[in-house]
Amino acid sequence: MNLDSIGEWIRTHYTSNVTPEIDGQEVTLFGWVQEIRDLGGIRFIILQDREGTIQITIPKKRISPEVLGKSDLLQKRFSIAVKGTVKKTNMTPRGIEVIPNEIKILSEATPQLPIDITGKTPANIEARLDARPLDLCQDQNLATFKIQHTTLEAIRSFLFQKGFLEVHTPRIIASATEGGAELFTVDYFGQKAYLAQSPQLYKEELILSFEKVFEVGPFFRAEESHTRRHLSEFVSVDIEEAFANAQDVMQLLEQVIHHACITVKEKCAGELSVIKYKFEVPTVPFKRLTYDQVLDDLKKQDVKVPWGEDIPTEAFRVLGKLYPFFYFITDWPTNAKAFYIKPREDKPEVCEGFDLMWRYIELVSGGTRISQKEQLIQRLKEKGLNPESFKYHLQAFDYGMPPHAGWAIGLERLTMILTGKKNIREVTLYPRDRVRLTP
RNA sequence: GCCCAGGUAGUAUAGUUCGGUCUAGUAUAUGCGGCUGUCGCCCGCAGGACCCGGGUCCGAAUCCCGGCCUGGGCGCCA
Repeated sequence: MNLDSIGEWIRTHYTSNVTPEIDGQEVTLFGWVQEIRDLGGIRFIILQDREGTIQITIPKKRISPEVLGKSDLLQKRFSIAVKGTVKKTNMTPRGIEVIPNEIKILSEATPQLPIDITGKTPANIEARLDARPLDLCQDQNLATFKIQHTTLEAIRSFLFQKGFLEVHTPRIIASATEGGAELFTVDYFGQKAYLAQSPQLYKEELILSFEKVFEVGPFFRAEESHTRRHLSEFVSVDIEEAFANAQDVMQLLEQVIHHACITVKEKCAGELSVIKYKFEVPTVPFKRLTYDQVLDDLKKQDVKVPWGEDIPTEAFRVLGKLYPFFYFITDWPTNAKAFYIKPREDKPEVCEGFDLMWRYIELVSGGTRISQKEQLIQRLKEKGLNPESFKYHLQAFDYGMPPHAGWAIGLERLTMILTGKKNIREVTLYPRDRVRLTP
């Protein structure tokens, strides 16, 4: 087929900007053919762009042969340009349609698409991910990722306003920084290197100079997780703040979450209705439970967790039913948390680490950090880690490391909460998990 | 790593219990034809599938064994 050149055409409106108020105006629209309904004497073409859809109406006897001929060639997913006249009508859901004066075909598409993009025969997540570029054209997915975008925009602007600097730390690192999680190895010019599991150590070092920093970026876990809430590559929203403790950053965190919820609810009303999801903006402050209280609550539900142990998923599911919203868990046993979390001064077996939960999902993890070098070395040893391999990090503690605290939000998990999606891969453009490395 | 479930047209499914009109059904998508107000348009026609390998059997989509792949749960974590 001979494709048309875009020439001098410039988009005048997105589909969403075409309203009954501009009845009679000529508009230039760019987008894709979503659907064609040909009734014989009249043909309806649904044009989709990133903002929505609009109906292009072609009454065959009352339209130029050139336009009719062009419209004969159209198929689903062709990208097209339409110059046409806006017509007010009560025969379409949006109250307008566009009668084309000229149509350009800018690119073709394969006739048999790998998935149904109209939603009549919804494909499984696996088939959808295999055809992800096409899958993302579905309005539900557009809406989901616009919500994610808005969430991040809200968090960023909130943190900027609170005086945080956005930073970027290395993804390629020399040694296994935190212990615990398995890391991916990379060949770094013949030297063994790793993909970072978190920016933890770097952001702590950075508060020495910048005091309040945050970073949004991907991190990597080589765990063979096989659940709906784990990825091998996920986006973390990390903050670290100097001269602050867990209480301070918990307050900041609940404000951030609150602000994100409000913003999404206000700015994404349309997107939320596309995905048919409603949520209530949480009230602050969030409920704060201590680890001991949680164990008590679980005991009453006949779920026994020995003190000192991490809380298993099964127990979290029970807890999530008891507290079906956001809640903090504080005062964890020191040994259940990472080595850099500060033990309480009055009660060292308990630490100043916290988790922010949403139902059974661990959404955020954070705490007051250890700022004394000797104590940090002590904790490293207790965790079976070698202080020698942390010497570059430990040097920061020779240069006046102030008390500090921070946290890390799992962006995809937050998006799940704000969209009601039950599989983390739904809210990840190109998810990486135990079995998926493509596309 | 461990445990459970499952692989049927492009997509989504029925059929598998207890092997036999299954020549594998349906919807949607695709192609062709028809239709002037559709919006999950409608109507007609056509093409299109039993994950791979082995075994049992007169006969396997169906039963057995092995493999591959996928989904889900646990552990670990955000």
